[in-house]
Amino acid sequence: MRENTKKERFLEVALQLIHEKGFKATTMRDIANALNFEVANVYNYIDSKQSLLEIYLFNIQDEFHDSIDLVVASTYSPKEKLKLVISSYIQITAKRPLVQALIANEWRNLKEPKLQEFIVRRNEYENKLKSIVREGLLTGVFREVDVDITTHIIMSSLRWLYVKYINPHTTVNPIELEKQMTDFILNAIAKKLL
Amino acid sequence: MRENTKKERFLEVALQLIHEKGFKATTMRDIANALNFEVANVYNYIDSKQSLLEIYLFNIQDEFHDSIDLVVASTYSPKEKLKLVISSYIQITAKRPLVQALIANEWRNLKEPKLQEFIVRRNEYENKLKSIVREGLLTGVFREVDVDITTHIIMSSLRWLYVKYINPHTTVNPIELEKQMTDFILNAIAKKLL
DNA sequence: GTCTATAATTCGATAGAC
DNA sequence: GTCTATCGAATTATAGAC
Repeated sequence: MRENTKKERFLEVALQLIHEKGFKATTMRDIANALNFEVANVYNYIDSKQSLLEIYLFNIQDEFHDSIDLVVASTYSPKEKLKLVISSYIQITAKRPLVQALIANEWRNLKEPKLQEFIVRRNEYENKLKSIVREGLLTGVFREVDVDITTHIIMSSLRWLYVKYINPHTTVNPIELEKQMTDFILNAIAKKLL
Repeated sequence: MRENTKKERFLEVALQLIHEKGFKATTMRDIANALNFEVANVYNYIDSKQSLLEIYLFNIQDEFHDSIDLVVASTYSPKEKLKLVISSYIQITAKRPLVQALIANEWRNLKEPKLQEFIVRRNEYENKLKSIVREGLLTGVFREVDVDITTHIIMSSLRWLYVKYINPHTTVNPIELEKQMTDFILNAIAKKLL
């Protein structure tokens, strides 16, 4: 069990550095130094600096898609679907906050054709979320909001959650975070039941 | 009237490039090319590449602070204050979406001590917003939300608005955007009046 | 303000021995 | 898998003529 642990350690150290200094500002020498070996050895683990970024970004993107696909394909109500998406988004963020930071901050450093691929996939995710919001509108459980703007706001709120998991000054209660997040968004768009 | 137009043009062209390619990836040669002159001439307009980034970021940060300071110091109710902050934030974003993109994506490229200065100022802004949320809690007009998390969500929602103004595929109605944004946030945290 | 020329440094990546 | 050595390219910034 747990093969490749040396490569995994390599990837974790590199990830931490890239998060701290930025992708462009992090040199192969920086990574080698942090691992106590010479620059040339970096290429025992990866083909190029670009491939490093691609590994992080596309892996987590796949994870996000897998989770929202399950929700969309379910028979839950729009409100429940939205809750589930928020919940799974937070769980992935909690598990990989540093990669989530890369998604937010470093995706521009991808090069074509990977850059285009990333953008397309990201738009697909947003469209899936939009379909849930739209469904909530059609069934009358959501207020009459603008689908594009509202989805954009929800995505923006979620995207920055990783900060709460990284910041050493704040201790996060994941349960409470999910509650606050869910309450915020559902109060924002769901009709009140009275 | 309108002096320094040549320097202003320089700053606008550089800003567009930095937005498209990222700060690190944009070279002085790129900027010179876009302006149809040689690299050395870039230094007629600015002292260094670092100073370029500082100009954009600190100018708009000042603008944000000036606007929220006026709101906080007013005698408006917490709910009205929050509306005013959202409104002024959107107005600044509408006026300078590309700089706002830099605030979101490129601030890490500042170097010390400017980096620290930027972070401190940014935290100050968030604290001012927090004080409004807290005031709304104390006076009982807001739901019993967690101040830190809620403020963070509001900040996150606002921070990504610039995308709506940059994206060539979407046409923004600023009035409608402000309405959707205000409705979203106030529904999310304000108690219902019935 | 514009140019040519170049200094000084840094970086990604490879070759080849052990 | 680790090292030394090095290549080739790119980059910021300056010097100095026009």
